[in-house]
Amino acid sequence: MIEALLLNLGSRDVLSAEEENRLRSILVKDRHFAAGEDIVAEGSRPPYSTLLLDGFAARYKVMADGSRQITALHVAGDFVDLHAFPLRKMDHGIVALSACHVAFADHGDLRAITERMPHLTRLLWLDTLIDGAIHREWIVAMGRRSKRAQIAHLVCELFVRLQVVKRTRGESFQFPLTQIEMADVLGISVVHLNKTLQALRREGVFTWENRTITIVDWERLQEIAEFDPAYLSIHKEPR
Amino acid sequence: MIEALLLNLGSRDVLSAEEENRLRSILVKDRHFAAGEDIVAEGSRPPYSTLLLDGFAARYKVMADGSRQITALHVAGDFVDLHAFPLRKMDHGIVALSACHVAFADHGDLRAITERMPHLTRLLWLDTLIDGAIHREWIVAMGRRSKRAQIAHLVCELFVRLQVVKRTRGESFQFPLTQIEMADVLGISVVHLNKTLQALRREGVFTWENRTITIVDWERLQEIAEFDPAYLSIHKEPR
DNA sequence: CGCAGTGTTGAAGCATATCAACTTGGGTGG
DNA sequence: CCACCCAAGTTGATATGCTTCAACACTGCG
Repeated sequence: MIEALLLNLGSRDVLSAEEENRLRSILVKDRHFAAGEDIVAEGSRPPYSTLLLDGFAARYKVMADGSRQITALHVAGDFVDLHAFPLRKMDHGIVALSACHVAFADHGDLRAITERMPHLTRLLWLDTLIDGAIHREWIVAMGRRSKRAQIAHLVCELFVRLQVVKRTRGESFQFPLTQIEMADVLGISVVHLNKTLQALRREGVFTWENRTITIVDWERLQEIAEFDPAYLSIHKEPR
Repeated sequence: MIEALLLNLGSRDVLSAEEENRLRSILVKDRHFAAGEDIVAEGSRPPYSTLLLDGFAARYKVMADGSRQITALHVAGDFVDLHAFPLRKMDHGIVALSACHVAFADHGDLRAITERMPHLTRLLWLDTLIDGAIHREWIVAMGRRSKRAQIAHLVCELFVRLQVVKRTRGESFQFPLTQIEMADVLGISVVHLNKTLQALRREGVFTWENRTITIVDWERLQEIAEFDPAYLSIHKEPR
C-alpha cells in the first residue's frame, strides 16, 4: 500500500526492514477523496499527517479577491502535510485535484519515531526539506523564468518525480489537472496558459491531451526550462 | 552569542537548560563575512551548518543569462543552511548581503542531537519548516499579489521576524540591501521596484532611507499586503 | 578629485491580464 | 435516447503592468 512512499524515501537512502515495518504499521485508516474535496482545511490542527497513496493533490492559499495560488503539487508517495507535525497548525489548505487515496500517520506515532528511530526521523525531515527545495525552484521559476520556461520546468519536475514512484509510462504520465488549476499553480491567467501551451505543442516539445502529458522532445524541454534535477536529491546517500 | 537563535526557537516552544547548553556548546568557530562574499557555495557539501549571528544573508540561484533570483532572506538567529544537514549537497548559493557574523554547527554534532535529544531535534526540524512556510508565502506573493502588495508583504514579514529577535527599534529596522538586491528578492526589475517604492513612500506607508526601513502606517501596510503572520508560527506550543 | 556603484527618471516596447464570445464534450434529467 | 447544460477549452480584441534601454544625479571612497 505504501510502496510509493518506500520508493520515495528509498531513492534517497537505504531503509532498514525495521524502518519499513514501522512505517507500514503507523500508516493506517486509508480513505478516499473525490476531486475538488478538501483533504486538510486551512487553519485546522490535524492530529495526524496524510500520505498520498494515489492521485494528485495541491496545497493552496486563497486571496481576498477570490484568486487562488497553488504552492505545491503532490503525487503518490508524498506526505501532503508532514510539516503539520511540528508546525501544528495548517497555514494553508490541501485539496484533491483528482480522486485521491490516502493513509494517515498519527502524530503520536510520528513523535515516537523521533524518540526512538533517529535515522528514520532524519529521512522524514529530509522529505519535508525536499518540499522546501521544490518551493525554492518554483520561486526561481516565477521570478526569473519566462512563463514558457516556467511551464516547461514544471513538466520536467513532474516527469522526474513521477518516475521515482514509477508513475510514468514511457514518455507519458497521467496529469488530471484542468487548465484553470494549472494556471493557479503557475500564477498566470488561464488564457495566457492556454496560448503558451499551444505554442509548446506546436513546437513539438510536449503534448497534453486526455489528462495525459507526453514528452515529445526531452532534450529540448530541459533546455527551455533550464532544468537541473539536482534539487530533487534523487540519489541514495547516508543521511 | 547565540541569543538570537534562542529567541527564535524560544518563541516557538520552551527550551530546557540542557537544550540551551547543548546548542551553545556545538555552535563554534565564529567567523565574519564581508557584504557580497559567498557564505556557502552552490554545489558544495558543507560538513557543518551555519547560524547567522548578525547581518543579512540570502539564498540565491543564478540563471544562464546571468539574472539572479533570491529565494530566501536570513537575519540574525536564522540557520542559513540547516537543511544541508539531511540534504547534504547545496542546490543553491548563500551570500552575505551585509557584513555578517556567523557560527558553525558540525553535522556530526547535529546528528548526535537527532540520536539523543528528540525534542531539540523537532525544534530544529521546525526551524526548517518555517523556512518552507515563508517560501510558500513568497510563492503566493509572486503569483497572486500585485508587485506593490508583494513589496508591502515583504516589509511586514521582515518587521515581524526582526521583532522576534529584537532587531527592531520602534517602527524602524536596519535594512542594508541595495535596490538591485531587493529586485532579485521580488523577481522584478530595479526600475519598476524604484517607482513602486516611491509610490508607497508618497502614500505614507513606509520609508526606506539610509539603509533603514521605517513603517509609517502599519495598519495600511498590512492591508495592502493582506498580511497574516500565522505562517511564521510565532507562538509557544509543545512540539 | 574622480570613479564606480547606486538611485532616479523618461520613453518605448512587450508580455501578460482582462473581457467577451464562441466551441466542445461528457453527464444528466426529461 | 435525445436535448440541453455546464464546465472546460479556445480565440480575438483591448488594456496595462512591467521590462528594457538610456541618460543623468548622487554619494561614498580610494
